[in-house]
Amino acid sequence: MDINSKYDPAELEQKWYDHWMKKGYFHSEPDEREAYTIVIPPPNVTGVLHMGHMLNNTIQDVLVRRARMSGKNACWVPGTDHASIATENKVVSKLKAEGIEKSAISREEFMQHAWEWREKHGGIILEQLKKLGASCDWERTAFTMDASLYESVIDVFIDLYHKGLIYRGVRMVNWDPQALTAVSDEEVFYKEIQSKLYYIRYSIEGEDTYITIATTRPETILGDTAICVHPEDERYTAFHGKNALVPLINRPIPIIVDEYVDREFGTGALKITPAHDINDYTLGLTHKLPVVDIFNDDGTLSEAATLLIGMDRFDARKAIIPLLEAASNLVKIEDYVNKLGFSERTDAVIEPKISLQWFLKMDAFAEKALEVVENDTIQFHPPKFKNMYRHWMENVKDWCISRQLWWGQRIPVYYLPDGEMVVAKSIEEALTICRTQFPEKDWQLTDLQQDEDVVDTWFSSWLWPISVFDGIRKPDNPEIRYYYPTNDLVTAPDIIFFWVARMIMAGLEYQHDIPFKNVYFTGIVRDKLGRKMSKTLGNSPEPLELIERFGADGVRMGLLLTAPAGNDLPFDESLCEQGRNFSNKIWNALRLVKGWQTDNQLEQPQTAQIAIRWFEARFNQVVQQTEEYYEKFRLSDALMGIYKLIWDDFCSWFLEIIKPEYGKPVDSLTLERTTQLFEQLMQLLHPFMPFITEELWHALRDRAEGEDIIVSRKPEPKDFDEEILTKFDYAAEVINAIRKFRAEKNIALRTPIQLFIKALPQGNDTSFDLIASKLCNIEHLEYVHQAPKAAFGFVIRSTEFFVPLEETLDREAELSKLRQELNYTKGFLTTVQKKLSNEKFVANAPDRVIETERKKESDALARIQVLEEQIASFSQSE
RNA sequence: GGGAGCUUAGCUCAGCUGGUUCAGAGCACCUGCCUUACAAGCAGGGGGUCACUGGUUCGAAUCCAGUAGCUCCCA
Repeated sequence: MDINSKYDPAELEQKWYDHWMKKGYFHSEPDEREAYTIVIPPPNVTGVLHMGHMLNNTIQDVLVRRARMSGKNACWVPGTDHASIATENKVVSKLKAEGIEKSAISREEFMQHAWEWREKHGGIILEQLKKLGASCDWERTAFTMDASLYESVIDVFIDLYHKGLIYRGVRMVNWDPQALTAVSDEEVFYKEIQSKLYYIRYSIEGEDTYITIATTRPETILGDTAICVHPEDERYTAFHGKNALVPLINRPIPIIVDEYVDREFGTGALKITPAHDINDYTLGLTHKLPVVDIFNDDGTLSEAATLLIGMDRFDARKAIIPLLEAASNLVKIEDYVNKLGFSERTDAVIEPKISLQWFLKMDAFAEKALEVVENDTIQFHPPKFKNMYRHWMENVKDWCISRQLWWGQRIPVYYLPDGEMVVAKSIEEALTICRTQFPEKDWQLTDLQQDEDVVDTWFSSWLWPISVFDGIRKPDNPEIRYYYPTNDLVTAPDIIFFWVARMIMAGLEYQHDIPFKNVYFTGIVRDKLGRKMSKTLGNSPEPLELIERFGADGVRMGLLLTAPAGNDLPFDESLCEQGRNFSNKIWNALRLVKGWQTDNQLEQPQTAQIAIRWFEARFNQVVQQTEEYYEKFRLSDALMGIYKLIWDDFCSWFLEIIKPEYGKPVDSLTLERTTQLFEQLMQLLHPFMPFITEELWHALRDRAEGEDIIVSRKPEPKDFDEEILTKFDYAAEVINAIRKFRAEKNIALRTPIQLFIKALPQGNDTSFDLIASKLCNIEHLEYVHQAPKAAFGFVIRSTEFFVPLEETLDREAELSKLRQELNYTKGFLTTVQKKLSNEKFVANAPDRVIETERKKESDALARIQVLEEQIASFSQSE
């Protein structure tokens, strides 16, 4: 048999993925089996695969493949979300490159372009997932802008509006002047910025005095509607109730008092600009201050500013300084570091802005969504994320769901010229409602104007586990009944509120049931320096290139090995290398086994019989362990357990034991059992490394059509012989000692040795003697009552072993080694006996513990005796 | 400023309700081997006051308090 000694994944991976697709193994239809469902966290349709996706989707694939092999009807629904801001940005800049301004085309035309863009560029990421081996049900691929999902969003908006949960309100929002839309708090990130603190004095109306304030935004003084001081700040008591004049424009504004003011900061006097600062806004509400909005949507100054109209906010900041200086209002300028909000989408500085938006009330939702997590109906893995979740849910704010964009689900609200509005699914329906509601007016279609805004992308994602099964429009359809609630959700913790919480809310509201039972939070993939991998930093490896170099199996394993749930993953290519090496190890084990000739006449050697019994026990032990790890979502531990089982136990021990002499055949019974065990190992590993396991599954045996590992039943946990495992551990200790001895004495394995073992009065365990003889090339093994002359000795537990050697003994060295050992054991004995002579210990410790201490004592005593005897015999023979 | 969490071998991490699976794993490292499955390998080996300081206890990596450092969330 001629197989390359290096495993080459590329071709095989493509072959098997195509095969699985052709057989339709990924597709699921409801049937009588138990369902196992995962919905993918829909990646941004504009996105390409990054390391975070790789990790996240590998985990999902492991869970899905495992479920499939457990006989469940596994369904992993893939898809993408429409990412309104990101996509609209892409389309706008693409159009701009073609010389088309968004403002110059109609909404319909723009949507046309957007759809074209998405046909062409969207969903690359899903193709990339196939390279990773993702066993998604591609026939179910969903997109948040698909007709049925779109309609679901509209239905939900209308429903919630009628339930009184959606309202329109004036609020301070995070305005992105570049994208010309409001963004949510979560889409704003804060950076420390080196800026300036300007001290500006306002003259007091009718007096010749001044009050000085400090601000980082001098241009906003034009929107000031008050100055606020602390009621107990004696510096300003005299000003209470008076008016100050806004510099340059001389608008009189009241000086108000409020405990909110920090007396230590700046001058202790605070300018209040309700339109442009969230704190000022709330203060403005309590003090009933007017709101002067001095900015246009694009961040230029509006007419309300009276000065510098049309100038950009940052230019205005520079421009206003000389004016203030000329008017003698500028006192001083200090350097100052403050935090500024930036738009996650465009990186523009966020402008707090008063605007009319749609909101969804959250309190009632949050309360229910918190409960199901608190009482573990939904379990978080790891559970530490419950804390963060609780904090969010207890401090929830209403959700601003409108976005000033076109790409997305358009808000189904229609306005009449007289300011009335109706919520309806279509303009026709809206007209009908208008006519019944306001029969006195003869409204026409042309009178109705639909809201220009779309809803937040998350407002479609929160329905995802329901809408992909069309469960919003048809809440009782067979699919949603079968697949919902889904089982596990795998996602990153940074969208715990964004998405996870809101799905729970939507699930409870629209299916009256949780959307998933477990949430597995992955870590963030970081580089070696601990930085988050990002395109801008350029510190992320190209995932597809990694797959080319190490194979998808290798990359999957590399990602999973060091990725316990919720822990960040400091990524290093060497991890994938480890995965590739493992593939190669398995490949070579196959080469070995397939290289054997069989001989039906040959009787099964005892070594093989024992090895098989031992390995079966060990295998079942690991199967059981693996079950437990899966149960707790400890996938890295499960994988590591399987890794060691295959590499150490199967390859290094088992195969070495049963391996026939070079060129000699193996008996057919042993080969058959070995093949079976090998197959089962592949099944155990398959969820983690799907490709190589499928290849080996077929290489090990001829398979009937459709007999593929992906749809085979995984090995189920069985009871195992613990005794043989204990015996093996002892034997392994002996074998290791002999190997160490050979290494020390420089005796090559091909040189046979003799081994004498001191017979114990209670008898010795001889089960592994033949195996030890084979592995250590022992030509003669004998139990004796007397130590042989001129032999090296060592002690394992309390049994003595001797290897006669021609070479003269270095008595002194042997003696000092023995004495050292004796010393240590005596010291150990002392601590044990001290413990046992402690009355309080004996009185308080459980029997089990005392028992083990006594065992330690007797073992140590026996060992000391053996050591002393050896020392004596060495000294005598001198 | 408020809250949560973390600190165990060079690196990444396991260590559940205190007691032989308590000091572990993988990788990295060192030594010797191209032994006819695999040098992407084989065999062997070294390495940690469990952040620090106190306390509880017969007994603490494990429980409690404080200190230091790091991370995350919120303001």
